[in-house]
Amino acid sequence: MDSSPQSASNTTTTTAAATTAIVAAATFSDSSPVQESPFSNYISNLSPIKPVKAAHVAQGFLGVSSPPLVFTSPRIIPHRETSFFQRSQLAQVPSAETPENDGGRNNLAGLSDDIGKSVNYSTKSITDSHQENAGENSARDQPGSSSGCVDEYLYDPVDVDCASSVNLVNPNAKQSNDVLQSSALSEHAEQDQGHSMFEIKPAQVEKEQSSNKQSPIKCPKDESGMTMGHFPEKKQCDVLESQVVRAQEDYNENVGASLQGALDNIVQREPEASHLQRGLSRRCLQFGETRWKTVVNSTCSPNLMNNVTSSRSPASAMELESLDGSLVDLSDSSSKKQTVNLSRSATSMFPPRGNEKLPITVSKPSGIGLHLNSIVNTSAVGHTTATNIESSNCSESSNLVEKIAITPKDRMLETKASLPASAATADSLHNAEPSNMLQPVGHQTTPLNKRKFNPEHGYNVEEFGQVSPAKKKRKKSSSLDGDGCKRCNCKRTKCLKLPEYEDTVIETRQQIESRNPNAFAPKIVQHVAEFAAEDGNQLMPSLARHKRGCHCKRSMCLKKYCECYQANVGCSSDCRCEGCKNVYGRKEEYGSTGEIASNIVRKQILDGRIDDKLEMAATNSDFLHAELYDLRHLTPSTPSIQHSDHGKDAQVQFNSSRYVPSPESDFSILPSYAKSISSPSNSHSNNMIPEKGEEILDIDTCGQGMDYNVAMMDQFSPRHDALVDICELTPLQNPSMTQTTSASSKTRDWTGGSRLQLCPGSGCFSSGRSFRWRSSPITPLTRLHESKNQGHDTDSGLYDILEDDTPEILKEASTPITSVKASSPNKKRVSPPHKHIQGLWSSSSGGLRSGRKFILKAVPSFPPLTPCIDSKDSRTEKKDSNK
DNA sequence: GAGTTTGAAACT
DNA sequence: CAGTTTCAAACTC
Repeated sequence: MDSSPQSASNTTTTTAAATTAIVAAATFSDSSPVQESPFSNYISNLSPIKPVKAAHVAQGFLGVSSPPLVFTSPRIIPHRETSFFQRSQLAQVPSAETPENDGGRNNLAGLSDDIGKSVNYSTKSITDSHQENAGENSARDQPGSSSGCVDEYLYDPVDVDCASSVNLVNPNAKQSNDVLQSSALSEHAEQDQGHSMFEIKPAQVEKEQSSNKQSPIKCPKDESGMTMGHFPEKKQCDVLESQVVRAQEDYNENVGASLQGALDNIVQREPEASHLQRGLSRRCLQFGETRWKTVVNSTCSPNLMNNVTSSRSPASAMELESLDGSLVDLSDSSSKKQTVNLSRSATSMFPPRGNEKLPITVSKPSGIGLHLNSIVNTSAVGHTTATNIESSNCSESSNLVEKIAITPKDRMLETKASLPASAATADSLHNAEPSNMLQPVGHQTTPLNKRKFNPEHGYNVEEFGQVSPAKKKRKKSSSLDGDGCKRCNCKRTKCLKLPEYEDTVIETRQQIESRNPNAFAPKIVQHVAEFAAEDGNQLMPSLARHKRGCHCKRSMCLKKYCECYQANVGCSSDCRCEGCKNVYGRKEEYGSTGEIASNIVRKQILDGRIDDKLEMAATNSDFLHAELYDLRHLTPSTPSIQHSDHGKDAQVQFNSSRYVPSPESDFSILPSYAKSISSPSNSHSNNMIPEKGEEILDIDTCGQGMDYNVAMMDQFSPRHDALVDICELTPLQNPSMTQTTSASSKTRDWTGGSRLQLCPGSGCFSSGRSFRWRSSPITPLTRLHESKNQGHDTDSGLYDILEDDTPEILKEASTPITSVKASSPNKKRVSPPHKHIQGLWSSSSGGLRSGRKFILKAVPSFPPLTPCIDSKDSRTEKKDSNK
């Protein structure tokens, strides 16, 4: 055909490489896959240059009836690898599909790349090949039909890889081709096994390939899974897959010049991803798919899904695990986020295409180990896709998810400790900004929460995020199997956690529950009611307590032997412990403090001075600051209430106020304002907390915290105003909240009154409050719920919302808002701290911010679930209920 | 990793 | 309800 000059972009190197590749390709039998891509065809049509070789190679393309391939791997150029990588990364056409996936972006990039480069390549290489191999290949090189092009395109990667590595090595083009095909198949298979996000798809792809394809594509990897030495790991396969996707898309004639431009832009934007990035991208893709599954279903073509799946190289166990964690990672990493966005945009750009041939059935990653978690999840009703996926993963991911839902901090810690393999994930978590984390987490949270009640998880305190990170670490190290599922070593007790009993776990649990619905209820219960004000408007700090209390004799409730301590909750009257020194709250303190608090609240109510007090509290700039701070640090993924690092005395003491702080709350409150500010999400902050505890904390809160607050205030100019503003912004404006605030501040007295007093008017109070509000969705919610039930409708409403399927994000956001409101004394309107908040959130928790906004609009007030009850009465009831 | 400590759970 | 035993986790070395 026309060997007209190639586009300027084509470089001589490309030509040379193409030539070489072509030579090899020339030797290919008819079955050899054509290297040309649909784009090339498209381009060829547009451009004066036309494919020289007829489509002699007919390789089946996924979902696309592929006409015989016209071009023998003209583009197979070792040099091309660069482009390849790009493709490989970008390779998967976002075809309409999962925008979330990097693949989408990659695909876009790939498309653009294809358009830009591949065209050149193909045309040029074709030309070259034509020139060189005019005789032999000319017939083949005929401009192939789009399908043919597609096929080629699909195979391009393979071709490239194979050509570059195999073909070059192997003079026998046919063999190389076969190898490529086989490798591709094998890879798909591997992918299927390994990943399983889209198990079906890969298989389908294979099917299609096999059916359509004249020559099966095989990656360098052979059936045995051996990879060609030359090929970068799995990239070849990935490239193939991606190319296939691209080819499909290309085949879809939808891609127009405008698209190309857009694609080009995307491509440009797309930075060259390293392997790691790629892996992340893939993970993200899968993850994204899970999250956006719905979207994908509606809009995305199955191909994309397949692509995503297929694109994923066979994952090693490590990868799988990381993949499991990918959810988190995905959400976390900003880069990932960008990718997602890109993919989304890409998706939007690419309407669903006709490739739907490939039915996409998103199934749980089958490859991922099925464990109790997964089982439970399975049994669980109404899990979101993401949840299912996660649960199915049952590995760290599952655990992570749960823990994440529980406490961001825990999550972080846990991630670090337990997921060395997925260091990236962990890192992302840590580094990830709350916002990022929020979304994914949030999505997952709800389901996770449900999971919490799973027999296995629900039963354990850990599930509530109450387990200290250290414990988690320990457990992971000792109790978690490779999959990350909790596994105890109870070999003599027939522990249901043992995987061996998976089959029986459900049944057993059901049976048990049938007898005792509360059998698997969490051990830690919120005793908020105890302190709840009669009017119910005031939310006393909910106190998490162990249902049955501990019986510690020697540990003085200072070690994990103590369940209360382990759960980061104070001991209550229910405890029979001796010499209780529980930093979270001593047994002795429990009753007295509760009564005191309740009395105070009552008095306030009676006096009707709640508001005044609130104002006073608000007046305290520190207090306000603290509030603000808290808001900022509101963990997107609601932290587990009680989560604290055991062994961190500081936390403990801090908690001594009995407010179980969420990990993040720790941040906000902890001394570490400064610290936390810089890295609010820094998991280390908790760890860093000085063990000395209260004193330090108090000091910090009063001192550093003050300073910090001041600084903050600067940004938020009138401090109060800022708070007020926030409050107003908050959809849940509960007068009660304000009351609550005051109440809480006073309530603190009972808990850690001394400390609070240390910093009178300082953020100490706020901190306490923040704890409560920030408390993990689970516990905190519970608290809120309880207290609110007695109290305000709005509160209860909020609680309900939170408790409901409301995404974590919302919950979280709501929580902070609430707290804010509570803090605002007069509801003065002040210049919004947007700037500051945004800055913080944008950097660390954009999602949260968004979530908050969302909440504002969406959260309605709800009627109290339970009538207001006298604090004492409620208390009694609670105890009973707990017991 | 082995041994000790501890407290929950089960049982009496 | 109290006491005892069993068990596994937590802890120490």
